[in-house]
Amino acid sequence: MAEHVLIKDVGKHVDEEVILSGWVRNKRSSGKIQFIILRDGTAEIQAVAFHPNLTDSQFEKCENLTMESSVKIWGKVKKDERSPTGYELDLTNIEIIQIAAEYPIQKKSHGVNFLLDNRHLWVRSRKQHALLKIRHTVYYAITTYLNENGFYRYDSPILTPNACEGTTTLFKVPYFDIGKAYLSQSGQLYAETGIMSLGRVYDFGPTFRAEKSKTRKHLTEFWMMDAEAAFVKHKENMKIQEELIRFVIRQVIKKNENELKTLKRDIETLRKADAPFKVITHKEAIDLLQTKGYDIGYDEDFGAEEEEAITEDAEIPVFVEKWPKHIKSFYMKIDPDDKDISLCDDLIAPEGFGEIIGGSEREDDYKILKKRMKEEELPMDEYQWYLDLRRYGTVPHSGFGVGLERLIGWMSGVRHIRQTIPFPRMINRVSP
RNA sequence: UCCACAGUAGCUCAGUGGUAGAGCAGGUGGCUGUUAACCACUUUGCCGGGGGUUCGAGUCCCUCCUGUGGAGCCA
Repeated sequence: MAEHVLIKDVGKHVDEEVILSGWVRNKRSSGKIQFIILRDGTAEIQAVAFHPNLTDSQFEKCENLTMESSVKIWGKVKKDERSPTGYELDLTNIEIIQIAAEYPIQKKSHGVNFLLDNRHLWVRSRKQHALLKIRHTVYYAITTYLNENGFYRYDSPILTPNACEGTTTLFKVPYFDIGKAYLSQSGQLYAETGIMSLGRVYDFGPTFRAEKSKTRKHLTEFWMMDAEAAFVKHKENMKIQEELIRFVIRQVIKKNENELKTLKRDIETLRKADAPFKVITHKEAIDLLQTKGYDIGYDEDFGAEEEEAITEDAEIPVFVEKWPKHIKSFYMKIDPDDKDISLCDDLIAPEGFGEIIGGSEREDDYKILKKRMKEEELPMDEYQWYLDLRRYGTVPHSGFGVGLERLIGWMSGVRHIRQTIPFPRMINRVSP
């Protein structure tokens, strides 16, 4: 008898007796026969309890099962064409670990707020389970790609003395005698310090924005990967971003076929995105929007609708590069060929999933950077360490930040990113 | 912060100014192949809070609260 078999592996044990452990997803009964849907985190299987083959006590235990009860089940694996998974278990014995109390999440549809209130239980549902597996794959794929391409993990601090880009969107926390600290809204500036030691680095951690955003693309706590590389310039930076994202797409298709099916995500749509990305300049993007009838000028940022319009006809992601410097950050390098342009890029996912990467070549000239920081009225004392990087052996370098949840949202075809993280934090929700 | 919409049973919702409803869940019983199983019976209410109009308000008005969708900002 094979003990502690995972449901995903039952195919290796056809006509053998196995022991499975898991939770009861659902139960149906018809007099002398009961159907128990068992899940164990790896997959699901239907266990069939047929009264004439069991003792009264065993059958009664099956009758008493409630949704989400935890059990250990003995049975023989059978191939069965009637089963959606191809296999069934002929139950021979059952041990109840716990009869679950009345489970709040039902087989019928629920409202968003109720599900979020029960997020600690909602994660067990099929779709959420699939999304969490895809999240794992995306996370793992990003770090695998970086590890295989010479990037060292170099973690940025979460408690920071001040903002990367202004203080209005920072969460403030009390901090001993110093008075206050802030939760990081980006690890990028710290990542830049790492490349002067390690050449190529990345951080990957939670970041925080106290912005009162209330859209399907925003969380107040989200995960971001910041990669930074010495001696890499603007065009090569975009190439790294493209290779990374295409690697992620391939990994998700390879490892999460079942999950994509559960989510009704069309795999072909994803496969088509694994192709050379389109590159347009900000100016070309504005031209495109103007021909589509949008009232937008060359010195403006896009709104949500415009961002979607840029990729609405595209099956592959679009890089929008070389933005006017005044709508982009101070640390971005000015284009040597055009003093009003920053050497930066936004990567916009197709199908309206929005911006998933922001990247740029960084300003490596001490004087230019200092001048720009003064223009932005940044507290120079706090940023002296950042300026120091341009005094002690400055080099051309570039980097980018990937928004994990948005990338997962695109991969899985889920419009609202609150489902792509185990416990979403939003403007009016910090629990459970 | 702004705009729009919503709040009625555990959940999802219906409810024309005149007795508070359905489906699901829960409970009891039935059924040897169910796939959100089905069939019969059955328990469950501060109609978000406060104020007003009215003989009478779940329904109309004001206000507050909570949530949802979107905008702005961004990843």
